[in-house]
Amino acid sequence: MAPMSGRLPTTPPTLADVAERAGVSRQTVSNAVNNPDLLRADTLARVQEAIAELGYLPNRAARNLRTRASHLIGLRIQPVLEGTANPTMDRFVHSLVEASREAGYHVLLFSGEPGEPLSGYDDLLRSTAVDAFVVTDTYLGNPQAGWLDSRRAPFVAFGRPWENPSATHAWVDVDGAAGCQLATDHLLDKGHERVAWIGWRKDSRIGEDRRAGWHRAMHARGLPTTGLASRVEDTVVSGRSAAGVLLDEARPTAFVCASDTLAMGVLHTLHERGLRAGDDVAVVGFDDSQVAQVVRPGLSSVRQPLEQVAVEVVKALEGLLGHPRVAHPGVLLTPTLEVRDSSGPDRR
Amino acid sequence: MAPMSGRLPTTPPTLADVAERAGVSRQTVSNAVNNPDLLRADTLARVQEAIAELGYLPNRAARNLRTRASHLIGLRIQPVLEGTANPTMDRFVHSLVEASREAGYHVLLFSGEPGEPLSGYDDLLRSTAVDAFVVTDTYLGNPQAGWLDSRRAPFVAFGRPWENPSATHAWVDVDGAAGCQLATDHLLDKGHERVAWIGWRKDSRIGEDRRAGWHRAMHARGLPTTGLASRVEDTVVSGRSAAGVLLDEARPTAFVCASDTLAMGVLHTLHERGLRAGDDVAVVGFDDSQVAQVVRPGLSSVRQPLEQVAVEVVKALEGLLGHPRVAHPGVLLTPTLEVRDSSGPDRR
DNA sequence: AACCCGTGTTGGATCGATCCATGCCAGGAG
DNA sequence: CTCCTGGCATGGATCGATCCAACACGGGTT
Repeated sequence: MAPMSGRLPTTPPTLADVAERAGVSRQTVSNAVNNPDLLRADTLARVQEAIAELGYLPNRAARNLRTRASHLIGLRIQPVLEGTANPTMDRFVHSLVEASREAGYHVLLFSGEPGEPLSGYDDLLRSTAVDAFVVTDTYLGNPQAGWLDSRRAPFVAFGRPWENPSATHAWVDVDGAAGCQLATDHLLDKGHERVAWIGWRKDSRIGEDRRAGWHRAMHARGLPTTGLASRVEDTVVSGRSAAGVLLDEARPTAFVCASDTLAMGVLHTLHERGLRAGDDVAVVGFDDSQVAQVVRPGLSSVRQPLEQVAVEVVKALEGLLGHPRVAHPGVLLTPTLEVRDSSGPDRR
Repeated sequence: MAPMSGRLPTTPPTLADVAERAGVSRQTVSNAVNNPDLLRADTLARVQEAIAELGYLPNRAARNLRTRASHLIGLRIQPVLEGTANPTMDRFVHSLVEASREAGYHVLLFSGEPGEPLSGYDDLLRSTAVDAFVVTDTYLGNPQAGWLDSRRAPFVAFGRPWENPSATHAWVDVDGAAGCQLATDHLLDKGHERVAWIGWRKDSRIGEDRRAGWHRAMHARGLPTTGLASRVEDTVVSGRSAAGVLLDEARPTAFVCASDTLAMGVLHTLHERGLRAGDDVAVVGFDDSQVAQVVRPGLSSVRQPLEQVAVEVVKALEGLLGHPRVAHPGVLLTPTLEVRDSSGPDRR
């Protein structure tokens, strides 16, 4: 039986189909798609017409095979932590998808074995499934960066190389210290003098960075900080008890917290003690979570510019994939402060 | 100049490399990977050893090209709505990634033009970038399902085909009515008799479905519902004012809400009026958002079994891609109730 | 000894887009 | 009139894994 010359309607048209229809060769069609300026104007128009008529789009797999590029960016996502207010990663994912789209990339999500920070990366890399990675969990001790570097795998980190300041890989981060300084200054400007800090345990570099911003702001005005700081786990109950201890022992009139989760704990304590958040004691959180936006009173919070982060990450990726030799410097962005009622009124 | 016979260390090994090393042909290696039982045990062991030594993994692009499958599932994500408590989609994404991984698939995220529900789908489909789609926003009038169906594109919907009950595509959904009935019964069991409903506008099929659960529970105990229901937009302020009106006019002792966002509005109103949530008036929300988990008092909420949804979705996808002829029935899952302090004590 | 058969193995063709070297042609210079 | 050159178009090879048809071989049968 002779093979069908026609094509089943379910099979998408190929480059050869377009070429036949336009009366040119395959390469001409390829040029029309990838290097339009190589073609004479009338030929280009003819080919483009054929492309439009057939609804042609290059087959991804074939293109990927030939060009050794997938136009996919791999992003490993963490399991959701219940009971915390932290939606940072999800907001970042959205922003990254958007920024990638504009650069012609798609985001491939993957997950790995919970305990194994490297699992998942290796397979995707060896099977050439993605062009590059975006690494987000650099605070966990960050084995990915070094490992990917040693494999010469292109990647950009959202997060500074805390452990290894001499690292040469591209990174983008948000200046947590500046954010907390902003928050603390905001409260000091309102007339507070005893502003307490509730942050994370000392082994968290991010936590120490944020704390430094609070510390810097207090010192800049010559205010004492001793006894006003607490470092706990990132849970609501930890924040609540830390706030209780601080209120008893240091009588602060305001709190700056390393996360909205901790700030919620503070709000709980204030409520228990009949203190009005905002009016009696001011509170500022970090991350501008949805919780901060809908709770009562509205929780002032430091907001990371994740949209900008995503744009910078993609910019770095493009540089990386386009000009692999060029070293990409780190980018540090400044967060903003979302002021809500928990900041309270001016006290002067 | 003679070409290098060796391979640069950065280039991953190919099937031919493995074959040479193991002293067999390429096809034998392919069989070792895809149909191991076709090989004699000792040959298989030899090939597997070579695979392990070289760290070989099949090139994705080449395999995709030949088999016409990408092992990617496309998922379009919506822009984040600020000011609401709704993390359902993000939780679902996590679950889907996890479930897909176990089935050998990865999730490709994409976004489209805000106003255009179909943008993005077409390109991915025509370029054969994904094997199938997961459609999530079926409540928006749902043009995707019909469109994808007409293109014979494999997809599974998270959400019932409300507009078109005779649709034949695969879908998975959560029984919102059952969830709200559960919530209402929970309150009725505690001794409440005047349980109010705050839901979404009438054109939301999901909202009407959830409302039906409340209505059913009330009727089952012969309790009146007139004057006890309100339908508003899904925002905190709408929930707050709706709660105010209901308290004034119908004197409910409990509220069931179509979302945690609305429930937060109710909590605001209670606080303003000096009523204690839980003790004076009970409140139950929907979605078990992070807000519900960290707010004070803890907000009881209906929780969708998104992990199960993802598993069922992937199961349906596997059926779809493996046996395209077999019609897949819809799957309806039952949510659970997370009881927290806003439910209040028993009243009997 | 000729034949059959099932188990495993082999080289070649294929998927579709892109790279490469060659070839064609019109127009300008000698 | 011939030669040369630049601008485009052309067929063939290539990326790497898989599908296909053919075949080598040892053991059992007539």
